[in-house]
Amino acid sequence: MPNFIVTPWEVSGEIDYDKIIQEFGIEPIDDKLISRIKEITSEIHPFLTRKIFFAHRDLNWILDEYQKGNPFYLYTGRGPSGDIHLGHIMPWIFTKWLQDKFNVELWFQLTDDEKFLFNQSLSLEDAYKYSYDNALDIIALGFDPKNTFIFSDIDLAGTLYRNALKIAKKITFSTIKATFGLNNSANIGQIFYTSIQTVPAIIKSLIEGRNVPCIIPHAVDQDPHFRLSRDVLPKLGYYKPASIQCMFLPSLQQGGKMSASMKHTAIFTKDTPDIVKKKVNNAFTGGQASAKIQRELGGNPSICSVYKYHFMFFTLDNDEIKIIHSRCTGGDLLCGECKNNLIQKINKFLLKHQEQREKAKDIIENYLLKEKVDLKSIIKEKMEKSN
RNA sequence: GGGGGCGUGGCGAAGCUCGGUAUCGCGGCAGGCUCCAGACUUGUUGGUCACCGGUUCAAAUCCGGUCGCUCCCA
Repeated sequence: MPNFIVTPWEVSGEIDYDKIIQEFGIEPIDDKLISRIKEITSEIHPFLTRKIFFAHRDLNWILDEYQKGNPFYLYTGRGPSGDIHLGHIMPWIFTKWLQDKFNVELWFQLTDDEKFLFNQSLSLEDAYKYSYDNALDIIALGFDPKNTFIFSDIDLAGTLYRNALKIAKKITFSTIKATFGLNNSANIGQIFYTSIQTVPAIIKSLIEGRNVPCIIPHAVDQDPHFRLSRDVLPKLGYYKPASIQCMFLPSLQQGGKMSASMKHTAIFTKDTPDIVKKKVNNAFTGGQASAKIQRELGGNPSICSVYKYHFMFFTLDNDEIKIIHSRCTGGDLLCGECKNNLIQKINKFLLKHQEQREKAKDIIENYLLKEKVDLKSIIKEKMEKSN
């Protein structure tokens, strides 16, 4: 039995990504595939070379179609149940890179309905509010407004439901139980929900009336949803959505991923410099028991959360990360200094992000799709006409 | 429609049979030790025991009702 858990609703333990590749049946991203991407994009993102985006489904097919002149679109999402932290942002940065390099549309789903159904203490109203709050963080990353469509499931309920019906009819409760581990205590919304999450994988096809390839960048825990999408959509005459999947940004403590429910071990986009400093200074490291021993034996970056933050997010320059690694293992770089470097980088990033986030408030309407049906005004209009 | 289970500090639980104002683990906070963190260690902060009412000198514990979550059967 693995000593870790990875499901759409829970991630914990020391995650063995090789085992995930095996169990999920996803393809590792190898150097051959990376160089194929590079042929098109001319440069390559460190998230690929560092194997942070480490697995995929049908990525070669997506590239085939693209090179044949049949471009794909991007679909990703966010479950709005709280504030955004760095672990959420990481795959979005890569998604933006894909959008920029391939010049394609991005459809960004805010699954407020899902969070309401799965979170006992979250009201529908609060989930919906978080959709808008979280959208600011998405927009702050600089997605192209002409090519980006952000929507809350609640706001787009009509379109989603209309199409989810056809999907839902192809999925049995047994499948849901097996795929998500739901049991008889699940509410019926939870059982139905994944059919909503499948619709954006065909939304361009629906709009254009022809099959459009779709690729879904996402953290690997969401794979079960899209595995199911891939089973169902061909039955309805659509392409299987492709995917490209990333690891989790770890927690600042040992094990698990950065989690919004562990507030002191996650760095939120709203955190102040002081809070960041405190959190990073409290982070688990691979350091030795004393400075003296550290200088003799060197540190252990492979278990160090601070090093992982450098490697996965804040030190994407290859020369620089090599220096950090060798200075650490060589005993030259002590953890205190290394933490200070990280603190400065995080705060620099957050300062800019927070500025962009403020600006996003003025342009949010350029991104959001809505489909609000105001029955009151429709009735009023009708009455006025008949008078 | 019928019959069960559950609701205790942020989280998970014990206590309820045999009434005497709350215990344990995790977490949080502070100190020690560390270049930091962890581990270890010392100390410490959180709870009107879902709600309302009753019995009693005294109720988380007994009784009645309400609400919420949940399981089985129809």
